[in-house]
Amino acid sequence: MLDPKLFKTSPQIIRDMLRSRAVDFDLDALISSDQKRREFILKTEEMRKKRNQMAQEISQKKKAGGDTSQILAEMKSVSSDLARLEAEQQDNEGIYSKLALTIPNLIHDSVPIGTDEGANQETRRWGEIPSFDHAIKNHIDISESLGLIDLQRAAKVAGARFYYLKDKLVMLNQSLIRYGLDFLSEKGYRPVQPPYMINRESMEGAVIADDFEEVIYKVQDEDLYMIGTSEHAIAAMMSGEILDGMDLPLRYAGISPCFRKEAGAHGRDQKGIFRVHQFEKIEQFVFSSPDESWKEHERMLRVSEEFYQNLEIPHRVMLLSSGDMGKVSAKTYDIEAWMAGQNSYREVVSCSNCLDYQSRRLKIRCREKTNEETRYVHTLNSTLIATSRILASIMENFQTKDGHIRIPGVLQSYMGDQKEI
RNA sequence: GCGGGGAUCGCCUAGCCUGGUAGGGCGUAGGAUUGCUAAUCCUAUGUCCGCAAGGACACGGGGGUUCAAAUCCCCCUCCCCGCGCCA
Repeated sequence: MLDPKLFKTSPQIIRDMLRSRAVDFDLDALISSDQKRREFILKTEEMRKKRNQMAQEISQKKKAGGDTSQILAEMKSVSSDLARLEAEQQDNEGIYSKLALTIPNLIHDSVPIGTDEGANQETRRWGEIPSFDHAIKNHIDISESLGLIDLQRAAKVAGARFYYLKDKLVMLNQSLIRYGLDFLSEKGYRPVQPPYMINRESMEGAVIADDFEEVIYKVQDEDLYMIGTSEHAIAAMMSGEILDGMDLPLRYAGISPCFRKEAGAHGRDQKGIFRVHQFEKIEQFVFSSPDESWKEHERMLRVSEEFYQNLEIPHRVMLLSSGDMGKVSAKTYDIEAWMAGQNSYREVVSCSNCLDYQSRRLKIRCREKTNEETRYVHTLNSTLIATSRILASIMENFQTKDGHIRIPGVLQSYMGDQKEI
């Protein structure tokens, strides 16, 4: 949610943002419903004032033992007029809030303007692309020949884009998770394992309603939704609260499975475990003071970069263009890891500053002293590990001539000093 | 799942029976007083609209009764105690 003041004071900024994102949005309807909303507030408040005054009069007359029949009749009509006006107000409020909750976030000045990923900018690269003196296999061939993933039976049991992980790959997955949590703990993040299902109100704090259909699984007959990432549950964790500014930044290392419909992804990454309905993710999530969030954003990116360096996975950092960013983000970096089997860099990390967009929806504020004005906190999130993608990347980049997988050095101690699968 | 008790401003709490402007304490800020500090006293301290004056809203959420609801009625959520069931 944007600051409603902007609808009145700076519609041009919003118009520019919509054009930059190439998003179709009826801004005029939003502005006019916002205008009406303000008018309704003025009118109904005036009537309530009158009603309150009369109520007091009635109270006093009754105490004095006077006749109240006339003023009671008057009060009755004021109350019913007010009820009618309030109903109209509610209709407008419905229109307004639907629009206000779907308008995307503002865009930071440093974001390249463009309609799609073609306008993304490469920020930097790390690592040598591995060269092989044998035919390069993709992660599907490697894992199937080693019996580490069973896609066919997963399709039978759950459908496309599911998988059974098996044997040492299960252990490698757990090792990655454990290493990731240790890594973030050392950097001062508090590990959090959130609820994997959350209610609609909480989900709407982190996700725009339009995106529900494409991404989020709903639990039948319950007000519960499967989280698409721990970001959703961690953002909502502080909803309605006023945080002590002295405690900020609050840095969390979220760990949870992630459930995604991938409804718009027909045909893309159809095979393997690169794009799946379920995976585990370790997420950096930060509640920041509004003054520090840009610093915090760069910091989070560096943390994720360091992690991929430690794993010895070649990667590049991409600054996403206005058209390629998510709607809640004001600026997003992706880290793309090298995938030898695909001979390309592929997204494994998304690191975003959402400013006060989520915190306005969730009413998460902060202040340093109790008599200070409250301000909305800024929320930021960045992937550390999305397990299925990082597993695919390790399998492809660390494949050996005889079809095995070398284990990255930092994970070996977690694998009982095993060096190869 | 059953029975009982709860949810009020950042924190704690009064008011609910008997409907009529939500009061107090802590914390915090400013001021007064005072060698300094502490203590004491005064003022401010939820959200929204407004340049302001001012006003409205706010008692877990949603309905209802009423001229008027923190207060009465109904539904829901969560927390606590006891019982039941259970990995």
